[in-house]
Amino acid sequence: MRAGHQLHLPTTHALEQTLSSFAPLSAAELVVLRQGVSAGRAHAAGVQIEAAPPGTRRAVLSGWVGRVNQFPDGRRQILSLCLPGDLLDERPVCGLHLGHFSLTSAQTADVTAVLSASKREAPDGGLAKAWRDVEDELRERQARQIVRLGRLSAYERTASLLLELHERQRRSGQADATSMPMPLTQEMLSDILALSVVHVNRILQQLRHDGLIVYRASKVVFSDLPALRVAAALGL
Amino acid sequence: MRAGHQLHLPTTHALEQTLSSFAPLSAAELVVLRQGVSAGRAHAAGVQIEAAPPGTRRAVLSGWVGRVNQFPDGRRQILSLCLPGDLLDERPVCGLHLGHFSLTSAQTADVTAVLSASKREAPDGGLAKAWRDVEDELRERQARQIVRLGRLSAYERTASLLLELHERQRRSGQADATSMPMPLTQEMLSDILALSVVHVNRILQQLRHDGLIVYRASKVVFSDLPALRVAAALGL
DNA sequence: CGGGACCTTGATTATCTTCAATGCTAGTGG
DNA sequence: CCACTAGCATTGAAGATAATCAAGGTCCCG
Repeated sequence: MRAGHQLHLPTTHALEQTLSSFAPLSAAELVVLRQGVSAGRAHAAGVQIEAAPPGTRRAVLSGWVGRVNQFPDGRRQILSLCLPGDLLDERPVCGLHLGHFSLTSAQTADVTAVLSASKREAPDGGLAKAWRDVEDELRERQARQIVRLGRLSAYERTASLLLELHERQRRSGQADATSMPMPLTQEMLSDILALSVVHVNRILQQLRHDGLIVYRASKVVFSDLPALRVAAALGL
Repeated sequence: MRAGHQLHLPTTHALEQTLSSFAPLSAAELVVLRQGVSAGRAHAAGVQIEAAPPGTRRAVLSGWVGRVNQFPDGRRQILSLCLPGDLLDERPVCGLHLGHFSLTSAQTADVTAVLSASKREAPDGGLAKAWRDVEDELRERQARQIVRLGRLSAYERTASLLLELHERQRRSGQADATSMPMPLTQEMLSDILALSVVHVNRILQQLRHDGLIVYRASKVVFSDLPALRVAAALGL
């Protein structure tokens, strides 16, 4: 499917799932949500997602999207991951070349209308609360990422990221209690964790060897979740 | 002065300076600001600033405050610095033991009232815009910090932090074009930059030796600002 | 003049990166 | 069905970067 291809029937399922995990949505709100999510777009994997006009807000409907900083000399840092239900933060940051990239094939949609409508018409409703919580989670994740990169060892960093991804995928109904899909390549992981690809590979081996995870075929099985939590150093 | 000592005449000068650097404030707005900033508190250096009740917003009037994550095993990360004019972000982050510490002697004040009043009564006024810009800067700095810790070398990290601090102190009128106060100890710097104290010391020596800065007596003089900007890798 | 906080230094070790190959696997076209 | 390819994963060796350990040194303040 071509990048940026217009979708006439955007899949809002994962989005609904995530939002309602924060606050229960009424049937009326679900209708509002489905109707308000317009102009869904499909993006092939590994493609830049061009910026939307300022003032518009977009959400990820399916697939994984990365907020990426690219250096002129080739270095690269993924600042955050956007999973289904997350809002993209497209505001520029002075001094950084930021952009959004689809890490898997993905769908995004303009949610400007639903967002402002739910804020205006029912500021205390479940939908409005859910959006606020989504933003709040974003802020929290950013804080955790600073600590992760700053003070955790490669091993701890990797463990804590895996736990965060599990948590988030559980929320959106993609993961069960002890396993989750893992669509990221080791290179993508290295760009998130700020490690070299080679080192990521070795850390993953170590996690496997220590009996904490099984990592095969784009899937992670958590063999010893309590031990992994200890290894992560961050409570999460 | 005792930590938490009540101030009856909070010094709003630096706060005004910072806010008006974002948007010009009318005389009326200045009055609102000065009257609305109530219950200023003085904190001795190196003291924890107890959390305010949820829902209240506080700003730094003078001095430097750090948002600190403390690990059980002694590791520590300063997530962000709050300089005069900055708002404290006291919302908890799941998995992190966060707190605010005065890095120098400092004054903080409850600005809940002014903040909500300026939002409610004059959402398009200079004061409201200034507060929004303050929040926006906060978000931008957090993004830059992730890239800094993730992909910059110790040398680049240090250079870029110094530049950011210069920029910010210029804004609040504390620094001139080529120098600034530098109240942080090397240990505090190490907690921000996620380096060991010893290494911070060596990097600073290197920056001095390379003729980029002069660092003495709690003051940094920028001898070659263009070269420092190159060394910082981040444009800022 | 003593003490404490901060800065500086050298030596050693740990962590992580880089470089350069090699292996694996899924998809493609003959 | 079988090469062939391309992207991804893995391995070993060597080197860079930063941490740790253990002393001193400096400066300020009482």
